[in-house]
Amino acid sequence: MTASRSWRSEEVARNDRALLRAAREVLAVDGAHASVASIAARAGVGVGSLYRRYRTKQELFQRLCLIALRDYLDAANEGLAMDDPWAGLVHYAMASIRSGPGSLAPVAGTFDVTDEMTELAERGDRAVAELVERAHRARVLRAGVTAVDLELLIEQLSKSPLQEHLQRQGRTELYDAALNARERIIAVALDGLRAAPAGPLPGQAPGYELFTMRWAPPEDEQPASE
Amino acid sequence: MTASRSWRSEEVARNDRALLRAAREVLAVDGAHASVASIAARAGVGVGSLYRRYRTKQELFQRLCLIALRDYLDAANEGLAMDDPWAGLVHYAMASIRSGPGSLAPVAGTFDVTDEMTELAERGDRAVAELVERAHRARVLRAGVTAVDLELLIEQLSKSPLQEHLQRQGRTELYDAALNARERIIAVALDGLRAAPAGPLPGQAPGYELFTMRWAPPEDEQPASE
DNA sequence: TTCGATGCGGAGTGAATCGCTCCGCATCGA
DNA sequence: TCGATGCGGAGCGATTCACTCCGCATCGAA
Repeated sequence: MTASRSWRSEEVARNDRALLRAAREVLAVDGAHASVASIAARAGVGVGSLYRRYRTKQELFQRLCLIALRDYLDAANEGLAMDDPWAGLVHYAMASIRSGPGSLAPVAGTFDVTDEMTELAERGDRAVAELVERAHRARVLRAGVTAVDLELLIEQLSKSPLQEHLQRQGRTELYDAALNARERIIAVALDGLRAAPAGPLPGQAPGYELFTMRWAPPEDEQPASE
Repeated sequence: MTASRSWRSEEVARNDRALLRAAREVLAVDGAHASVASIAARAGVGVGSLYRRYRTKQELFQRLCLIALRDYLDAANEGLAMDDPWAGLVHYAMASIRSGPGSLAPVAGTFDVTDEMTELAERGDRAVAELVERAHRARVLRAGVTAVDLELLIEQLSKSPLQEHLQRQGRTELYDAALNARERIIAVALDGLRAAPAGPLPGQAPGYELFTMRWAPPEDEQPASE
C-alpha cells in the first residue's frame, strides 16, 4: 500500500483510457440504453475489469460527464485565447461538437450531479457567454444570437445519426465518407446555406450510397468486440 | 362484408390516426427501442387494438415510413411549385424537418422495403435534385452544396434532443419554449451564423432553464398514458 | 523452480422488459 | 334480451439487463 504499487500501473491506466473511450463511443450510438457488456467488449476488456474500476454503471457515466465538462471548458478558454473573435467562437463550437456534450445528453438526469460538475458547468457557461459577447462586439456574429442558441446548435450538431447507423451495421468502409459529409454539414450550419460563402466546402462531395445503404438489410451485425 | 360495415368506422379511423401519431412521437423519443406498449399507451388504446390493425410491430413502422415518404415527396413538389427558388427550397427543408424522416432513421433496415417505398423515395430524390439545381441556377444556394448535403442537413436537424428530453421527463410547461428555441436553431442553420442576417431571428430568446433543467432529477417520470 | 498474490475475462443470476396472444367485458343493432 | 363485435390489458415465453463470482494467467519473492 506504499509507493511499491507501481506494478503494471501502465496497463491499468491504458485499460482505463480504453474503457472511457469505449464508453463514450457506445453511448453516442446506443444512447441511454448502452449496456455495460457492449462497453467492456468495445474496450477489449471483461465486464469484471470494468466493475473493479467503477462500482456501478452510473459511476462510469458520471466520470465520463466530468471529463466532457473539462474538455468543454478547455475548448471555451482556448477559443477566448485566440485573437480573432470569430475564429475563437468557431474553435469552441468545433471542439465541443467533436468531443460531444450532446452525446452525453441522453444520460442527463440518470445520476447525481456533483458540486465539481456544477462548478465546471458554470465556469464553462461564463466562458461561452464571454465568447459570444466578444463576437457580438466585433460584429462578426449574427445579431440576436445568444449563448443558449449557440449551445443548442452545438448539441444539435453533436449527434451523428449517419455515423451511428454505419457503426451499428459495421460498415467501416464508409466511415471516412460519413466523416467528410459531417464536416460539410457542420461547415454549412456554421457558415450558412445562403449564397455568400466564406470559402469553398471542404473535402469531396458525398455520394448517394451514404443515403441508400442504410436501407439495405444489415448483411452482418456488428460483432461488438475488438 | 358488403357496404353495411360502416358501423363505427369513424372511431376506428380516429384510433388509427391516434396510433400513427403516437407511434411517430414515441419513435422520435425512444428510437428503435420504442415498445409497442408505450405506443399503444400514448395513443390511448390497448395493445390488443394495435395488433388488430397491424399484424406486427414492423408492419406499423412500415406504414409509418410510407406515410413519411409521401409527406416528403409532397413537400418537395410544393417547393417546386413555388416561384422563388430559395423559398421553395426552404419550404421543403422546413416541412421535411417537421414531419421528420430523420426520426424514422433509427428503424431503417429493420423491415423490408416495398417497391412502392422505393419508387416514392426515388421520385422524392428527383424532386429534391431539381429543387437544388434550380436554386443553383438562380445563384441563391451556396456553391458546392449537393442534394445529399441538403438531405443530411435535414436529417441532422430533424431530431430534437431537447424536446425528447422534455417529453421523457414530462415537463410540458417548457415545451413551447423548446419549440421556439428549435425554430431559432433551424433558422440559424439554414441562414447562417455569420453576420449578414436574412432578417431578425423569430420568437423570443430562449432562457437558460432549457439548458439547466435537464440536469435536475426527474421529479415525475412520464406517465406514458393519456 | 515454486509459491502466494494480484488482476484478469466471462459464465452465471435474478430481475426487468420485450413482442405478442388471448380472454372477459362493454357496447352496439335487432 | 341476445348474438356480434371490437375493446383494454393481464399473462406468456423469450430476451436482455446490471451485476457477481470464480477459475486462470501472470507477476515478484524465495
